[in-house]
Amino acid sequence: MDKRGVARPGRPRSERARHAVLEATRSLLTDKGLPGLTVDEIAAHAGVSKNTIYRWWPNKAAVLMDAFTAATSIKLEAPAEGTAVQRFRAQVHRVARLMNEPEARRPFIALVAASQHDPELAAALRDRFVADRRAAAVALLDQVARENPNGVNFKPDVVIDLVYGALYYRLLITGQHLDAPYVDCLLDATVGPEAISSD
Amino acid sequence: MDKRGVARPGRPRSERARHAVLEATRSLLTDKGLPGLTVDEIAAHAGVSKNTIYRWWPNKAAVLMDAFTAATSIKLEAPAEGTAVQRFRAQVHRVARLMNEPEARRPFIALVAASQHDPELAAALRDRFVADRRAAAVALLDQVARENPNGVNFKPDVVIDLVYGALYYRLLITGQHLDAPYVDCLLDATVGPEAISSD
Amino acid sequence: MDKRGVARPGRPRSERARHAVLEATRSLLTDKGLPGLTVDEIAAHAGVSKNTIYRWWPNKAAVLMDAFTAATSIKLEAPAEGTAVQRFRAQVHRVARLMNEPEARRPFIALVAASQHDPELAAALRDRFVADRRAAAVALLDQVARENPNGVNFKPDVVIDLVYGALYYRLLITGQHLDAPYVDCLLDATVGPEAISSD
Amino acid sequence: MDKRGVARPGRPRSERARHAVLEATRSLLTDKGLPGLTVDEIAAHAGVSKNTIYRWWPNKAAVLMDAFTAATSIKLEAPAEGTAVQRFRAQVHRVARLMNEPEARRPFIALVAASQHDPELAAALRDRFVADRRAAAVALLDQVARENPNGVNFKPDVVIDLVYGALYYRLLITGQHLDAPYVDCLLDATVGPEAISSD
DNA sequence: TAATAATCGAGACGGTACGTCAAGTCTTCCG
DNA sequence: CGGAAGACTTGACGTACCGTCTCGATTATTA
Repeated sequence: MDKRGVARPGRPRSERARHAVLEATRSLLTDKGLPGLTVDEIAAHAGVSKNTIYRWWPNKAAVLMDAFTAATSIKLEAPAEGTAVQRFRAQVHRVARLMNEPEARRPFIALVAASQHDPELAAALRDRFVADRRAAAVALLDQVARENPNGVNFKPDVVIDLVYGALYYRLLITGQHLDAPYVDCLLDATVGPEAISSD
Repeated sequence: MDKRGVARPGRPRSERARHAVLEATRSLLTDKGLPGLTVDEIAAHAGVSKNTIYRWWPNKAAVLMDAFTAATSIKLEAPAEGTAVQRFRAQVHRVARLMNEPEARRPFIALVAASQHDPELAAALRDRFVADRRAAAVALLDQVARENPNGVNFKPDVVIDLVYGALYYRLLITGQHLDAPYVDCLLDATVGPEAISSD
Repeated sequence: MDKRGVARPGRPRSERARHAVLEATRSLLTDKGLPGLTVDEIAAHAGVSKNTIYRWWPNKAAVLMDAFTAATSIKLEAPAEGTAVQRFRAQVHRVARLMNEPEARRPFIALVAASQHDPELAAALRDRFVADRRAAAVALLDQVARENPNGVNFKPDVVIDLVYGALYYRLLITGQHLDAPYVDCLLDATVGPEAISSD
Repeated sequence: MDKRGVARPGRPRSERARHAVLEATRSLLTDKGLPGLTVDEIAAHAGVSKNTIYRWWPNKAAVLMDAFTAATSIKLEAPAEGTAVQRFRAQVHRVARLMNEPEARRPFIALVAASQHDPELAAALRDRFVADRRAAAVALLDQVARENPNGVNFKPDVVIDLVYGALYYRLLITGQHLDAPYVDCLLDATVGPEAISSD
């Protein structure tokens, strides 16, 4: 299953190089944005050869993808406390807060932009970033429905589209800030105003 | 007020060239998508020199912007009949239907992508495409509030973010189709299930 | 013979425009050299439309040609005093002195350069600048031969090629200055050291 | 001292590419002349990317320079037999004969033309083509003076200017052919009629 | 202790598009 | 009709970035 399970001959992959590439990508993206993010510069900045980059990633977008997920995966663990609704709200708040940090917002925006003309990247973005959170959210909202004896007046999938849609709308179209009160408004309008806005 | 009001000296701008460029842009975009849309090819396809393109548009994205707005402005006139809610719903349906046509969907997606690293283009996209519809929607939803004696339980701006956000979410993130029943779901979940889904 | 002999209908050619073009050409050439000499700039600098330039000159080189001859024709009248040898020497000195003035040297060099890939210009340069002086020189050197009872040990054509060749050699290849003592050396080595170097 | 002495890191320069560029340049120049010599066509003709050309040469003229010297350096070795005067005459004849071959004449003329508005190229032309022959010629003519007990009536530098000047005069101004009898006339008129015209 | 094998940095390469520039032509209106 | 203004086609320019390639040098496993 794991390539490294069996010891292979030859020089092993340099972990230093892998890390330096992702770090350089993140740093360059934060500094110059997507148009100033060239593979040559990533390589130079990371003290790595371009060859090494293309040996491990199929193209620039894949590097960007890895750099993004490496940086964000830690920060988006599912919230563990409270009612199902509270945990859903907390999850949305976490995503919003993450997207306010330039270090995550910039690469995410860049990824969405790049994925518009790169189906593989689009799939990767969905599978590795969107899907997890969506699955968790669906589970939470289903639980809400189960817990509520006389049912709820929302469909989980629709609610998720609405709430995250609004978030991404601000991110991609209007470029506005995602502050907590605004996120609460969105949640109040969709899952009801009962919960506490705290994380 | 109007530039053409005063006769300016010199040869006038060729309307043929302007139109051919926009038409070629639209056609090439539909055929090959954004990555296959080069200025050289637009020029060749339009029977126009590259020079002429750069004389009137600062870059490729600006051409695309014009091509898009020229093609869509006609199709998105505000609906005139029905109650305020019905008209709002009709408007959303129109946008959704427009975004299902590849001829509009493709350039729009390309524009959103390009605007992520082009502030001027982003501003233009907001001003020339988003703003109009948003203003109209706000007006309609305000009217709904006024017409309803005991108030409504939604804020216009939030509703608009939610509904259009969900639309763009599907467009940009999941790539899913925007069918009428889905749009109705979104509207039912935000402005209430009272209205007829027809245009 | 002369176009202006018969009165033609319509507005007559603007002498102001013609003069301004030649003047602008000369001035721009002196300031920026040949690469910085564009028709657009000549037109702008002369307050004349490009159209007007192309109405009266077939191409840029022709304008340059006119600008050059207009500026130099006056300064190269054949010398009238002294023996034939003295007058030949004086003529050579005059050409050398002219070619030391940047205002004549620069356009001349530019013309020779341009004429290397423009046969018409090359012909014009020969006919309108070189030929006159050459004919005069041949006449003078023939006269020297006639005046000298026991003949001379040079062929006029060869001498002219040698002397003017050396001048142009410095002009075009080494870029050196053409001072009077040097010119005297050339003349001494070809037509003998008898004459006075003064003009 | 030699760049190739120390092995430098990275992929070594492709000798194939270098050679193909020079060959294509020479061939295109012979076919179409200087105005028809574009970098794009050189690249296409040589099966090389434009990028590679600009990596190694600052501009088109520099390529031409290399193509010219590569093609001519072999043909202009200093003559080894005969008296100093004979060897000088032989050298001049060789240059004249070379300049009669279109393959050398054309690029040389083009280079002189281009060097008129490109000081670096002018310097290169002097250093890499003119200087060698001039130094050799000065040495030979000095030797003539030393060998001749009662001195000679010419200054080496002046003689070289005269003879080569006349050659280039025909090349650049009158465009005439450089046949051997003519060259002998020039030599007879400057270093005396004693020698054999053979190479 | 080699031989083998895959990695690494460096950097040249072919390809493709970019945005710019100048030449020379064409089209409008004004004197 | 001549002239100013300026838009137009053509075609080359030089630059930038992508993703591939070829070196010599390095670092592991295998014989």
